[in-house]
Amino acid sequence: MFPLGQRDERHELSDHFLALANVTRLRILERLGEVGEESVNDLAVYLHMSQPRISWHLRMLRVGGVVRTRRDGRQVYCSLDVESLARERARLDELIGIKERMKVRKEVGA
Amino acid sequence: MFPLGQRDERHELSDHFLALANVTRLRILERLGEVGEESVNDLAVYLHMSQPRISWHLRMLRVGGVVRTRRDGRQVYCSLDVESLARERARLDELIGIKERMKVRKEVGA
DNA sequence: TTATCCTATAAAGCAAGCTTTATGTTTCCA
DNA sequence: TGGAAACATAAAGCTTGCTTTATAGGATAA
Repeated sequence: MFPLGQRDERHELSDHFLALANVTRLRILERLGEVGEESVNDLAVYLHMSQPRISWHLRMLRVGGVVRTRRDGRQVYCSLDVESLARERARLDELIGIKERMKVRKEVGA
Repeated sequence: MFPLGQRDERHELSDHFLALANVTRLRILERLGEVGEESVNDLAVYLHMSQPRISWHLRMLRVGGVVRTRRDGRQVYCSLDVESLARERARLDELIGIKERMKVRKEVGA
């Protein structure tokens, strides 16, 4: 009945933006933007928050395609998933971009 | 102690992304992208949802700086707030963009 | 293997988002 | 001026997000 995947597309997109919709998580992203990569515990220390709390937010960020993690020994290092961020951003553009395209068409005169 | 406004900056940013973090609201945005502008009731009819429900989501979208509304007679017409969308996007870039800048510096050889 | 460090997950409780039903407000028309 | 149309807001209830406390899993070192 529907072009397959539209429903899940929107769910993934909303999950992505939900990951960005929290001050604590934005602070994590800001930190990762500064240092590039940091372990879970160091993040917790830096933000003065409990480790389970940070882990919980990191899960939201991972599910939302904002952060990726890499294991090295006992530590888990986190960094921004830049490619995924760009991909989700493009998805939103495609979702709402039709009006923009019409604007451009008008300007171009097509 | 802190550069004034950092706290509220992040709150506004999280409110913005919260506005995008819902399937119903994404469907509203998709519709507005197609038709450019539409009244509240027409949106409700199109999405097969109650009017208060749509009004509630539109409030989230307005607060988040995603949609703006214009009154014409009894109808309220909604459209995408493209400028605000771009502004919030730039804010996120600034928040997490430092790593990117370092990347560029490396490439440039600075 | 045992002990320890680092991280993830579970359970319980509180806070916030979301939906429905009902009602208030504004604008237009008869 | 009364009434209907379009939209917003309020209250109640349900769902989901979030935090804390406790515990389990995985990797290293002794």
